[in-house]
Amino acid sequence: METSDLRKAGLKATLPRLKILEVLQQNKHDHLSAEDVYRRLMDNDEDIGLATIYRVLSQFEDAGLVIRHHFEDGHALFELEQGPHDHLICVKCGKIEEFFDNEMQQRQRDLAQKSGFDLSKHTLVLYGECQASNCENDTTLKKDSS
Amino acid sequence: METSDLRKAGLKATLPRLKILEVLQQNKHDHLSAEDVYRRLMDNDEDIGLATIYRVLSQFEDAGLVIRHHFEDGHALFELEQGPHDHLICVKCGKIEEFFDNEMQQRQRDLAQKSGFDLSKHTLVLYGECQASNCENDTTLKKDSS
DNA sequence: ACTTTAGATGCGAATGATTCACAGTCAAGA
DNA sequence: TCTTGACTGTGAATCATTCGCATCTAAAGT
Ligand SMILES: [Mn+2]
Ligand SMILES: [Mn+2]
Ligand SMILES: [Zn+2]
Ligand SMILES: [Zn+2]
Repeated sequence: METSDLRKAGLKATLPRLKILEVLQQNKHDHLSAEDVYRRLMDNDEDIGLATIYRVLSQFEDAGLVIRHHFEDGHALFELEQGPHDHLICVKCGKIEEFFDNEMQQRQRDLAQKSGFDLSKHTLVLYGECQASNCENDTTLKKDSS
Repeated sequence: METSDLRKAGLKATLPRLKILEVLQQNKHDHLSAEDVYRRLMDNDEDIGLATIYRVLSQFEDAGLVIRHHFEDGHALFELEQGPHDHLICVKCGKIEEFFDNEMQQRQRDLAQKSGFDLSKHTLVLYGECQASNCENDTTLKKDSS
């Protein structure tokens, strides 16, 4: 039970919060929308209001437990905080891959400093076509219809 | 007159499109929302519908004349295409600064390749506090109210 | 210049993600 | 167990962005 994680973050350990946290942990390297979280809970017969999901995700973000992203379409995607890393997104199938490059991080720090910025966070996303055999089979979103 | 720029992009050279393009050119290194563009046109007594602004900006984006960004708040900001560059954003005053670092770009290409991605574009944003004297005086958006 | 017509525009309505308001609940400390 | 401030579910409200459609207009003939 990670009731402690919540208390540590200054949040009451309520059932909705625990369930939401659980979903995020079960999808460690995914990037879920509030709706995604909502659906997974529904599928599990956990009746939690969508507004609560949004509220709790924001609280988790403030507490540093969760990271909020705004990739291409501007909609929010969330993931459990797991230390610094960046993303590669396939523009055809939507797959999101994670990576970490120390040299890159270092250079970012240098550049920020050179510009007189006290760096607090950063966002690097590389877009391109992946070479997965199941690419184009749509992993997440899709633009075209036909 | 940049009527030719539009024709070249396969777009009819209409008055609204020319006016919108003009606004973007007059704000070369800014990052404007559709509303921003709209207001500047209104201030200039150019009556162009907001829906048209959105449509035209999307067309410009498709034509490669304009870049669409989704920084922190998920809302769209546009800027004239001016070649690859990245952004530094002050989390206190909202100022957006641009920079270009060749070594960084190179490393991004390498990383994408290493992951088997055919890189098509990328997004790097560094967030931090700037050291401008007029910082905190709010350049654009603001979170707190008080 | 005049006509034609595929595209463009402007307006208001519709959408969809996210947030609000508020009445009812519940966690946690006394 | 009692108390109470924090939390939740519901539905309404927001707000950026997109649609639908009747009305224009650029640009390619004639
Ligand atoms: Mn991630
Ligand atoms: Mn820029
Ligand atoms: Zn792919
Ligand atoms: Zn600043």
